[in-house]
Amino acid sequence: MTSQVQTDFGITGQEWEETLADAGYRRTEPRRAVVHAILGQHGSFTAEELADGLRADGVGRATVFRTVDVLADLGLLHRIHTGGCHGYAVCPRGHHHHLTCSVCGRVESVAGCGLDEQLSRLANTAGFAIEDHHLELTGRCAGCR
Amino acid sequence: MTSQVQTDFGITGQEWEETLADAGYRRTEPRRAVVHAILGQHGSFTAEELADGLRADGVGRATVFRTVDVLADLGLLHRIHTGGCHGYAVCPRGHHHHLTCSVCGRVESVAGCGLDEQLSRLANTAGFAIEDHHLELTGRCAGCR
DNA sequence: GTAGATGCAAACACTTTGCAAAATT
DNA sequence: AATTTTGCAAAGTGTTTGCATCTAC
Repeated sequence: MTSQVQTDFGITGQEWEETLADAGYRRTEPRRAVVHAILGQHGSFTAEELADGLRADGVGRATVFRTVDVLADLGLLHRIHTGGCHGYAVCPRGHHHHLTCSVCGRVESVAGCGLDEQLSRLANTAGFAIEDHHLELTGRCAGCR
Repeated sequence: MTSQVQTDFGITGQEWEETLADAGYRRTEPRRAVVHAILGQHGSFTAEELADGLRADGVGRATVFRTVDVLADLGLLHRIHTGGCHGYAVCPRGHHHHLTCSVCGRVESVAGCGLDEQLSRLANTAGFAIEDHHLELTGRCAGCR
């Protein structure tokens, strides 16, 4: 019997392996270990944390970083905002969001998003009470279109 | 004549200085230099970049990091997601967003946000053509309420 | 057998901290 | 004069890279 670790979303390790294989990556023991460790996580996590946990299993630090990177590229993981980020953008006062131009890198902002109500509805389906939201838009600015 | 650097949002360096002063911070030359450098930026930027640019002016690296941090705390700057972040979260397939519980740290996700249309409208006011959006919600999950 | 993947260690990049000197109030 | 702030240098984190070895295909 193969252990069937899966996430809260019901995705299994096997599906991950297949996705990796389909993308031309090999099925290796270390990668399997990384995937396994990730599926055992609940909240968000960092590559470092995973690496620390996998050191005992003989999986190298670099391998964890490389694997996590591949998984994120394949869309199996999202890189999320955890407060320790490096980028900053100038802010107008009040609630607003940033629009980053994918061509020139310019950042603009829009106020009055009017999404609160909609977001609350969205979150309700998961039983969540929203305290804050963070939205970042990417696209092409007026000048770069 | 005092130079009147300002952002695309029309915020002037003087306003920033006042905000700092109001919060009990002193008006110092290095801080002024940092603010000035920031207002000259267009896209997003990192503390490192600023520090590099200000080294020639004799502003220390640590000062830049400390100042940027203060500015972000005061809401004058946002810390934004620029791809070099440390956190990851498992992803279901398809378009979705993450809900991070501020109490237990658990990350859930909701699919079918249905925001595209609304976001396009929002971005239109700025002449932006949206390519992608990234939304992160913070709140209390069902179990932690 | 070949090309990709691994682990290690060293290099690298980014950020924070301790502290004496300097500047602001 | 009191206290904050600064710059420097050193320490601390987190991440990537080079390379010989190993492994999946």
